[in-house]
Amino acid sequence: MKVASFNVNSIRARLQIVLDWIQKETPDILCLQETKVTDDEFPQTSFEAINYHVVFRGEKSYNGVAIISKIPPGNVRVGFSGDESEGTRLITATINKIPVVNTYIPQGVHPLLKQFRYKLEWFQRLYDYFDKNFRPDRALLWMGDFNVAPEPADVHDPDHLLGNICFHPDEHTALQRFREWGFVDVFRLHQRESEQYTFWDYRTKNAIARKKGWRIDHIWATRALAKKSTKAWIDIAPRLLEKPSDHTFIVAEFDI
DNA sequence: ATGGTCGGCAACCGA
Repeated sequence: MKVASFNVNSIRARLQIVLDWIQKETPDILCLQETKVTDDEFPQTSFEAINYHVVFRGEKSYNGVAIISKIPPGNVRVGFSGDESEGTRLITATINKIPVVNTYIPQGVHPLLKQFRYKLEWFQRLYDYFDKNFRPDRALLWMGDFNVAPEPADVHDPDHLLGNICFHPDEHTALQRFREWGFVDVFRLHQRESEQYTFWDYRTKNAIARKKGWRIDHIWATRALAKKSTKAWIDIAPRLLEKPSDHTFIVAEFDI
């Protein structure tokens, strides 16, 4: 089983990139974030035309998540349990009997702003969602744009960036709780090198060449599932260079 | 709480 995640930053702007990537890599599951379209505008038929299923929840201009899969997804849930208000940031579906949670975590803007509190509260709500609805001793996949680089190796200048948004001790504490609950960072399980990034800020010139990146897109799995993972990698697809993109695909394979 | 650039859309936005 091959799974992947990509912050698409507008599904309309990058539909062909995604379709080409799917046809090249044939993932079983692909999670997208920042689709930036309402549900009536989502290009569902484009995915069906290449024999994939897709479930999604979006809104105008901002946010939006989708899960694309070879097998029809079951038990689709949008938002936190009993509350669809965060549905454009959280979608859950069961595929191959494995619950897949796709999140677009609030970015937080700056640690001194109220949006940062909102981000930390969002992590708390997500923790409660996992704790209430899933079990750490069963297979569970959590993928998406977490908007947090977990470790010093995940940013280009950890000493300088510590305390910045997406690399803040409060965010690291939040992520640590998910590890204690039972999640494993599947990419880190297989790749120990630093400078393995999934995001580069558009506003930093020549960011990719200068290695000014962040590893903020993730594939995490419960221990039982992570044990079955065989490899993980970041795919800077050639097309991303033709059509600039601030995020890349992150991919993992499982012996299932 | 820099400034830089995108995507979307007409917000001195959000990332």
